[in-house]
Amino acid sequence: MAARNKPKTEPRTPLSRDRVLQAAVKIADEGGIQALTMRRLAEEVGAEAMSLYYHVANKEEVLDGIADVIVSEINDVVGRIDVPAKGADWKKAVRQRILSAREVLLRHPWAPGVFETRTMMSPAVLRYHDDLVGLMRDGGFSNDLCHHALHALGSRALGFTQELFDPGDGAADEESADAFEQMADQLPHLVGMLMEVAHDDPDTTLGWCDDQTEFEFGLDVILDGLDRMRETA
Amino acid sequence: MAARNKPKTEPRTPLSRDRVLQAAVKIADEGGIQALTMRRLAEEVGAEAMSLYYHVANKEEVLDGIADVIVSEINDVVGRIDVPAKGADWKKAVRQRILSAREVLLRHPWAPGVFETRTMMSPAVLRYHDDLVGLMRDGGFSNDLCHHALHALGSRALGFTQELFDPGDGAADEESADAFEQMADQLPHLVGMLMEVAHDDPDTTLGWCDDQTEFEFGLDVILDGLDRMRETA
DNA sequence: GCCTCGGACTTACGCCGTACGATTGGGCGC
DNA sequence: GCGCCCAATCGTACGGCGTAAGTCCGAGGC
Repeated sequence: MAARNKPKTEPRTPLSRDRVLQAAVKIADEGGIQALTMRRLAEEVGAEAMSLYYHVANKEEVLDGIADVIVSEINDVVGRIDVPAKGADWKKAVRQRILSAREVLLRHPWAPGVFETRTMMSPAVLRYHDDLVGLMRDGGFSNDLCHHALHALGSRALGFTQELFDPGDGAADEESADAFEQMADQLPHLVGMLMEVAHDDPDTTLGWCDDQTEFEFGLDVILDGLDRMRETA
Repeated sequence: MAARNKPKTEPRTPLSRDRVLQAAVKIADEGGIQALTMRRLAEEVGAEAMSLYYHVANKEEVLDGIADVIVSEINDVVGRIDVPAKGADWKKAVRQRILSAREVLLRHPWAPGVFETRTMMSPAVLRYHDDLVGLMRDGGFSNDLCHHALHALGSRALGFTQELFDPGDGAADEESADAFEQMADQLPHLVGMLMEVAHDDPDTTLGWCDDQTEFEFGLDVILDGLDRMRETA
């Protein structure tokens, strides 16, 4: 045929999972999450849609991937914050971390929505929360209070509310126990906290917590705070 | 032909916007929001997909509609709560209202996700918040504090976070001013609050508020509350 | 030179929302 | 009774989606 492939031109930087995810973030940043389709993504990296599937299993994995990219970006940013003096000003440290996270999220407005649709917590999310717990423990929080605090901060900590997920999908017990052993050195604060919380309340079998209780805890923190402002106004 | 339409059988309760929306809620309740497609919806009401379009403009309108159905259900439930004694126990009243709303939302776990994708606030949502402001004003809140309070409650008030919307889509000024006049009798507390807040800070031209400030306000309420718990522990 | 096989591409399928036009059936003037 | 109208419904079709399955090409080992 006349228009045969040119023999040795077309350098064509090769695809890779990483290049795919970077392109996906770019598309979502520019056109919103609904602009991110496999065909559009292929176009962005200069390939055909089906070629993507060699590097990612399916679109869900792309979404998992870009969520992880953003949380990693957040971890990078908050990791550059100077380590706080231990002790009383935990609040300043946590505040700064959360506001920095928000700053990143404002650059990727689609991200919270994607977080909400992820079923599994990524290592990056766990790491972010582990750091947060570390700060609070240094500030004198009990493990129990840390736990409540994470729930109370909720959407404010990472720009999304978890709540309302299928409670039946947690990994089986012995399996997740193994995973915990392995994570313990990477996520010491988080694992320590969960172990203690789970120990205190054996009902919540590593899986999760009483959402109603946590919702009310967070609600009361806010209502009490508002009440105090009303009185001193 | 042999199998001609039977002359007078098939009673076939007629379609209506209302029947369509009820069916849509049922589908979402049973199979999640991703189960709600126009074809599935048509099947549920015993018609063809295209017949739906006589009663709703498009799928967006279906989503608007079912969001409104749920918020109306919430308004019904909280409306049945006995009117609170004016004065100091605003907190009990607000708390009960919010927990009741949550109860409804737990029966429709897909609803918060749909709320987040709606661009316009429905009358039902406005009504819900108007009532909330009314309770707080009776409890001694300034309009300004009410306003901060709504932001601080955020997702907890109706199970979703607004935040992060296109700031450029608010109705034009003279138009929304007219709308306000008309709403004033239906939503006295809310309109009063917004008028005062807008008056104090002319920058926010009826459109909206400084999200960063409101985010920090809510964050500090929580952090201060946690700090107090840490001290008294 | 041949073979293997990783990596990219092509085709095709079954969903989705919905534009457009045809069809139906019941109410109403005559 | 008859014809007409118009609201309500349906059939067909289009483009876009995610992706299963098969194909093609070129570099590296033998």
